[in-house]
Amino acid sequence: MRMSATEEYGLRCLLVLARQGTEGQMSVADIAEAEGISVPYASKLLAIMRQAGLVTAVRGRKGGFRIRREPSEIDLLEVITKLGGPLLDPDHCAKRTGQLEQCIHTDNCSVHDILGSLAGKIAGFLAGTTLNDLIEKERLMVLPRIDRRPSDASQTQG
Amino acid sequence: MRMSATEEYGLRCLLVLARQGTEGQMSVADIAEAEGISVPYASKLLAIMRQAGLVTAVRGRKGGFRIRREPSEIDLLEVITKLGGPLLDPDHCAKRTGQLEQCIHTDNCSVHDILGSLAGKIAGFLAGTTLNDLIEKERLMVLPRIDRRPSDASQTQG
DNA sequence: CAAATACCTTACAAAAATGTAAAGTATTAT
DNA sequence: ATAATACTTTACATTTTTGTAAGGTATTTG
Repeated sequence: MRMSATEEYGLRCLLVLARQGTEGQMSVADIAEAEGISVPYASKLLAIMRQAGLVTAVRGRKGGFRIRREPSEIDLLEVITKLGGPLLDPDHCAKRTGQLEQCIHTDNCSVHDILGSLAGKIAGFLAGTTLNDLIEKERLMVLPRIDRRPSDASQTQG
Repeated sequence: MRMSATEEYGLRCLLVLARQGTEGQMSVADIAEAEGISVPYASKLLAIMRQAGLVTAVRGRKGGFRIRREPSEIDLLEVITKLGGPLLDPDHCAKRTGQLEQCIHTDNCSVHDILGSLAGKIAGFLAGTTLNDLIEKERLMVLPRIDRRPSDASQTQG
């Protein structure tokens, strides 16, 4: 019950673009550097998000990626599910059957039921948080450090 | 962002024992059959839960497993984390660093922050649901089918 | 005490997720 | 046009997770 690597790094790369706004643009190389991951890996994650319609790619010499919609219009549920698939595997019963042909609990199963409730809660939380919320939060976390204005340094020195 | 196979099957096996109560007992073979998984696999999952203190094992010819505490006293957070580890990987920053020595966001990172909030929400939900809740829910799902009491059949027949 | 039963442990095989590499295609600048 | 840049795609190596196999240990029954 954790966030996968694809989901987390994908989200991080998308946040880099989100900080540039819909008009901004960045190359994969720069995005990769910003997040400390390899260029091919960032490239792969961005390709997924491009196919999912989250980002746009511009090819050629002055190419790069940009975010497709306003960061305030993109919630985490969309990002996470597009990167890692649905929270609740749709053909769960077909896969996790042990040695049987089909899940023995298909119709009457409290675990499926509770899994559904849990997925709903998680989805609700993720849907209620946008990329912009993350960026805002980020700003609030950095600001306290640059509280004293540099121009005032001479006054407060003594 | 899904429940792992270990978590789900482990939970299912534990539920089988929970239905027997703290006095009941079942062999791995019977548990495995009840959930439609292989005996060695069920054995492995039960071993994890034994070491985690969720179940007790009785060895020897009349051996088997039993649940260690009342199902109403065991919540899903405990089960899930003991089977699959913490919701938020503790040395996350040490692992997911891309090519760097350490995560570049260690101190200032809105993603970590939001991940923490999410993990908290999930934990809250899981902590609020016990094994007994699942069993109760299960009963309510089956009951409607046996609504008419068999002993009343002669009275309502005409 | 010996045989049968059932848990225990370690090692290993298979599958899925993660991350890397390389060759290809499109665009820009010279 | 040609070279340089940057996205695109496919294939592959690595790691982790999942599931199986086998031999060992403990307890009961005759």
